[in-house]
Amino acid sequence: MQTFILYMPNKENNSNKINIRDIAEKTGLSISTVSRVLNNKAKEYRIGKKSQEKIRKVARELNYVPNQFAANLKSGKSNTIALIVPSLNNPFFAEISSRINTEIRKHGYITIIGESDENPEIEKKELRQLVSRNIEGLIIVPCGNQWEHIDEIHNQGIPVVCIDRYFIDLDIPFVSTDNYKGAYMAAKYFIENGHHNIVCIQGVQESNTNKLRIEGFKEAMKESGINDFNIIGDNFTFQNGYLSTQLLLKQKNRPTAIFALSNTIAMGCMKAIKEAKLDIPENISLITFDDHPYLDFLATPLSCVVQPVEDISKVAVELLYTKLYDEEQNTSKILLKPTIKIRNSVKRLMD
Amino acid sequence: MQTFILYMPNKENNSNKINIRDIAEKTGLSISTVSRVLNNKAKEYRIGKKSQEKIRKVARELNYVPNQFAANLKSGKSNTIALIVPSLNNPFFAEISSRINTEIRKHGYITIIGESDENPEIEKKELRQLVSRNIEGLIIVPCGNQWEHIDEIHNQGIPVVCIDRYFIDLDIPFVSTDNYKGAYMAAKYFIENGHHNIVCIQGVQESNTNKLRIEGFKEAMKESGINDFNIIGDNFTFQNGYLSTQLLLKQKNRPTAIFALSNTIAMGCMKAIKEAKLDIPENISLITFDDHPYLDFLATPLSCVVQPVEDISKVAVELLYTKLYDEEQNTSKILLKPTIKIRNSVKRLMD
DNA sequence: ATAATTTGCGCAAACGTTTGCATAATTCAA
DNA sequence: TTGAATTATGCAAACGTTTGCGCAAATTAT
Repeated sequence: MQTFILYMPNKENNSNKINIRDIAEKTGLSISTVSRVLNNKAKEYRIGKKSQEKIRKVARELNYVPNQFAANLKSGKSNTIALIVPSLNNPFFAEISSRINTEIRKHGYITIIGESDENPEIEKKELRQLVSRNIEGLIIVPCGNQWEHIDEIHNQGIPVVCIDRYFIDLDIPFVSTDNYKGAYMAAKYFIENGHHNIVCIQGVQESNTNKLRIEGFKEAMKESGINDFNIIGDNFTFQNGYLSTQLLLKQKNRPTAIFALSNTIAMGCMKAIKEAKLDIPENISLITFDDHPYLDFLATPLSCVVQPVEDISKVAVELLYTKLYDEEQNTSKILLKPTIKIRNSVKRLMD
Repeated sequence: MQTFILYMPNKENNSNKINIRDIAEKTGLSISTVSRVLNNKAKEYRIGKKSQEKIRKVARELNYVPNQFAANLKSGKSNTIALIVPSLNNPFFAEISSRINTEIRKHGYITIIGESDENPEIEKKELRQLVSRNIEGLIIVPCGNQWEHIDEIHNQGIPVVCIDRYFIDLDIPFVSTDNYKGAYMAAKYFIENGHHNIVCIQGVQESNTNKLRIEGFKEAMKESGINDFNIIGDNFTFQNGYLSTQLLLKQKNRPTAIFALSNTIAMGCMKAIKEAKLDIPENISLITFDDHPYLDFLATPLSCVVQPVEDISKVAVELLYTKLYDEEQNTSKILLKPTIKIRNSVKRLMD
């Protein structure tokens, strides 16, 4: 029985992806040489000028795109950084993500952004996913108080940087705003303007940023001899701001000022205040945490504590890179100074 | 000369990453078997129950995480979808990104988000980067009018879906809002409320969404016999809104209504109007394109054209997956209906 | 002319998977 | 009892790179 061997017509068109071998064949050089040239290791390995040019030319002509998966498998380098934030739908985290994303690309790396949706279980799942992609670094806004899975990454020798929220006891570097100071400044500002009856509407109590803000708030109160302040609420949501404020407004002894620990909370406050036919700052004063362009255009432009978002992002990436390159056991814990932006939502009381 | 062979002490601790071979050794089974079990191909390959259990148990104990790079290299599947948007710092795109990101993860894929910053060159660079990561699909909000690099991806057989902006002549599927209709509705609403002197402040003129909005606006005007309308501006920025409005307010024949083609433009308008000590809607009416929670809390709650962001995201992912799985040459071009949300920024004129 | 050095490059073994094709063991049929 | 069918598993070749080592040719030194 005779056997016919079938030749695949134009085999190289079989898969249109050009690889290093195709270039080697076209140039008559070896794949080693091609690899070295294309990785800019030509001088290191003393590849001749003409060979270099030939290789680069052919690579360009064939529109060669290296296969990162193969490269990573061999080299162990994934050129990938993971970023996990609670949600991109929150402008604060969206801005951070955007800045970190572009910053990281400058270094030739790529970012994979995961969202935890404030759910520790999702956070863990994301992290597993990302680890399987051999991430070389992790920047994370942890949600919740669970740190084991994050510490594990850290212990595997993968550089980790926490931003915004952090674990003070762990030796994982972080960069955040001095939340204590920010809240302190806001409270002081109220007091300087003659307010004594001040209420703070907080977010998630377990969150360490929330805790610190509360502490800063309390400290300012105590320093000024005000012992009769109030802290209510339990969530960084619109609902919480809305309901908490409704309750406040019904009180016999209505506060003269509200300190909302987030924009979402502040929006809830505004709605309740508006519905009660009251005015900011005439009837009640308001300061919020975090700035946003729209605050300028509100019925009453809102004064706020502003976090140095740009610096946080920059420093986070820098921190990551010193760990990545220098291998130094850098466990910097950095708190950046907030500022307070005065608009028009606090009334000056003179009694 | 005698040679001493040095044995590396506890070799398995050399790199703490557990791989499939470690599991094979511990279980006494082959790496093939381990691979198949861990990929849920056990029945297909008829792996015995006890072997399956043993493998899964050991994998769990050792905290095995598969190396996606190796898996992809072999299988050609990267489980990665690329998403390119102009900027995460724009709430509209941030929301889309967030939704697409979570939607895609439900399918076991991962998203890499790139930002073009409205710069076609950056867009191209991003795309190259992403292609080298063997992306299996691309969802993109193209910036600019260059489509060659996108079409090339498409021609390589990689499913591509455009969202928001698109190329009508290409056979690349897209999903967007019916921008024409949205603008038409807004204009009609002005007219129904007695406005005749209406100005539209547009964004980037080359952008096809901008073009369509302009057409819808014009159509409504013409239908109502208004031939004396005005279209100014050239950018989706605060500055553009601000400066354009300043000019408008200086005119002898001040318009009674402004249609801003984006939130950023609208914010600029508001600033100029406020500075001129004028009131919305008393002195001038305003409608903006795109909704946002904060619009409720502005000095005057802004009426707007709202795009079905959630549906856009969902449909985009669905489109991508039908192409990914069914291979059908699906080139759906989908326009979703916008709605108009009436707040309080348009005055009823009765003359 | 020979040895030493430098220059230019290729061989082949990884990296951790997946998978087509065996093969071995068991069960079943006749 | 023997062959066929079924069940359970392993071998080894890929996938596209990177890189240590080595070798030949060209150059320089002696």
